[in-house]
Amino acid sequence: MTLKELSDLLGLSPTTVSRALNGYPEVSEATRKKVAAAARTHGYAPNTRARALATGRAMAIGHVIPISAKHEMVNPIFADFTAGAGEVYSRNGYDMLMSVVSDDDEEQAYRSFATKRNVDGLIIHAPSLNDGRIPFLNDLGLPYVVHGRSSNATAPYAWVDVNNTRAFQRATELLLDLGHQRIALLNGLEHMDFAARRRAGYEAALASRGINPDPSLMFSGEMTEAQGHDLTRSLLARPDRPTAILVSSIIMAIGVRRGIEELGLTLGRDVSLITYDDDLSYFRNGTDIPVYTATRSSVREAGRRAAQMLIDIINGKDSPTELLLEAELTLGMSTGPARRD
Amino acid sequence: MTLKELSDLLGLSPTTVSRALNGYPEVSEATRKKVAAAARTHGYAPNTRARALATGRAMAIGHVIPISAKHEMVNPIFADFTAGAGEVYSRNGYDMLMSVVSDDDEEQAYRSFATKRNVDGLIIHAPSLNDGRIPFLNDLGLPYVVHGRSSNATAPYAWVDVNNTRAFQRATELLLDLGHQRIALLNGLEHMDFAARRRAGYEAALASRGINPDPSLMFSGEMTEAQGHDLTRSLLARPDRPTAILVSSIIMAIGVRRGIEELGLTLGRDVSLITYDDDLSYFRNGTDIPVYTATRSSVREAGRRAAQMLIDIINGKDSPTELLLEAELTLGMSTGPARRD
DNA sequence: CGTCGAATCCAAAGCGGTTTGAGGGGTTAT
DNA sequence: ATAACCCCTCAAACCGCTTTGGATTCGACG
Repeated sequence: MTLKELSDLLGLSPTTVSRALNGYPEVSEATRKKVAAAARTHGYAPNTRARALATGRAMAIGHVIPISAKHEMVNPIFADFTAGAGEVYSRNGYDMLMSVVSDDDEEQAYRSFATKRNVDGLIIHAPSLNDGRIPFLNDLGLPYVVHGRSSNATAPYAWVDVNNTRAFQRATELLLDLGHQRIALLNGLEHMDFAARRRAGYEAALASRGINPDPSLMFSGEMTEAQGHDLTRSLLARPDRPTAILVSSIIMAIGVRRGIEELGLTLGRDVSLITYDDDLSYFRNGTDIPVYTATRSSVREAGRRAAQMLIDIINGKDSPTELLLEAELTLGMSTGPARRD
Repeated sequence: MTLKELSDLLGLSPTTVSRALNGYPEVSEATRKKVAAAARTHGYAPNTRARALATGRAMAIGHVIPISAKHEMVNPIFADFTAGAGEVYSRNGYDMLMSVVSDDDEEQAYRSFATKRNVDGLIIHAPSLNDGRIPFLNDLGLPYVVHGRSSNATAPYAWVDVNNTRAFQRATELLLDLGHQRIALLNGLEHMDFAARRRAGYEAALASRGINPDPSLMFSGEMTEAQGHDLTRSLLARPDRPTAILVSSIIMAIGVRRGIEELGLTLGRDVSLITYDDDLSYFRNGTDIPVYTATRSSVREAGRRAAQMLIDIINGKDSPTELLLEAELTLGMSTGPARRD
């Protein structure tokens, strides 16, 4: 069913039918009703491609999902972020176009979005401290929103981020208040902006209590369960082992727990743990009492906010283009006072 | 840069340029080279929308991601499946269009894909035993591939699935061989096809050893960490507690482990556990020795296969439209012989 | 009764490609 | 020299929609 067929059926011109359906004022309310009814009964909806061609707007947002070439790993928060963003897109009539590429040719993917003109905007993930995509996209001239920030970027850009520094500072302070002095940090890759900020928060909290951060207690790497486990095992095997561990991802925290328990120790009593919690839908941190004490911020909500910001930008609204979400610190069963040796 | 601009630049007609770029034989090799070079240096790529309109092919595949309305939960395997499918799409020049909808109006989403003609095919997930989407999509006339099967479907359809029955039968047999008699099953929602098949496999194995399945050991529900934990706690509190647990998801298995250890028991010694493992990239089951004994099948590979099958169907190749993958049973550290009481 | 304006509706020109059907130029056979 | 033929190339139509710039109708007003 095309517009022309529908208009023939109604004895109207395509113009009128198009206007009726798109809510233009030049058409009488009576015809509008008639047209709308006919469209519904005949199951007519405008062909997206034709409409996009005519309007110059693709009504689609692009997401590039880079796959770490070496580890073949998908970022686990991606599903939830996507779900949040997707909600907002649907509500606003946008499609979500996803491009899965190995992280070497990510730029190529953006360029291709731009030249093929099949999206109106982009969301980019996981920025590094000095992310080359920002100047690149500024040149490209396609609106975009960054999920996260890039501290060393010079050009302005729109972003939605969590206050990672504050979150880790507060978490560290809580551990210090509980009497912990040797606190390990199992962080993500620190060339990533979020990880660098988390470390800064951790160090700031230590510094404010006059404690020098001990490099041998700080780790930066892929946030996998296995990493969490292995690092914990080696940390706890040391004579000067830490009494508390600060972890950047709940998945890693699961590995930490396994490591602790393999040694016959008890989480929250022998060793304390605070983790960052993205509030992933398939891995909720307990139902009533949280399993882990955590700094939590919903990545799905971040997805919603980023999507809305991008749509606003595309539509030329001049709403704010920077949004800093705060994480909440929730007490769970993985923390307790430091024990005297 | 449009085709016309490029052709003006080259002093050729749009026709010739288009043919040159699309590999038609009517154009000389010399011009083809020249055109290709110019396209590259000027960064020209055909506008997807215009091309789609002209050819009648969208060069895009639709995925509908239903969000469980009550639990706001995204299927955790979705990210990895998507990553696998996306690889194949990129390689074949297809885009991936994702539509996130509440699971009530999923049909509406398919219908909208069909009438708006912005995809050439669909992949559908998580079929139930008698999935209404299959007859619906057969009517709709848009090619599709099902990830999973729908046992009670009458009409034919293309699918990629894992042999869930065999996987759970073998897992149960292994536990029986280890001397376990009381084996609990923590399954997914059994109106879902995969869960029904897993249960059938479990029951078949018990039956072949003359054991009557005990309904009080069988559970069907959302496969969350919390569920795994809570069910394990209540199972192990019983006087006639099971000595082994069969679990449908590695995420749930993590909860089971937590429950076991909270009771001061040891996994693999006091209680055995076998889990289904989708080989999720962000939750690999151990590095060298698997943490959990598991029936494993890569959902990412399933994504690749399903995508390839769909593309073949769209292109009218008559390759097979049914694919049953086998899961491998890998021995990890969560199983051991049943202990005499 | 003629004129004006508002209210409707329409024809036609794009949007940026692909594709059909035909034409132009250069070789070779007659 | 002409015809026959092969290569290349092109003009124009078309895909399905939006949108500009009229055209038409009708009631109101002077």
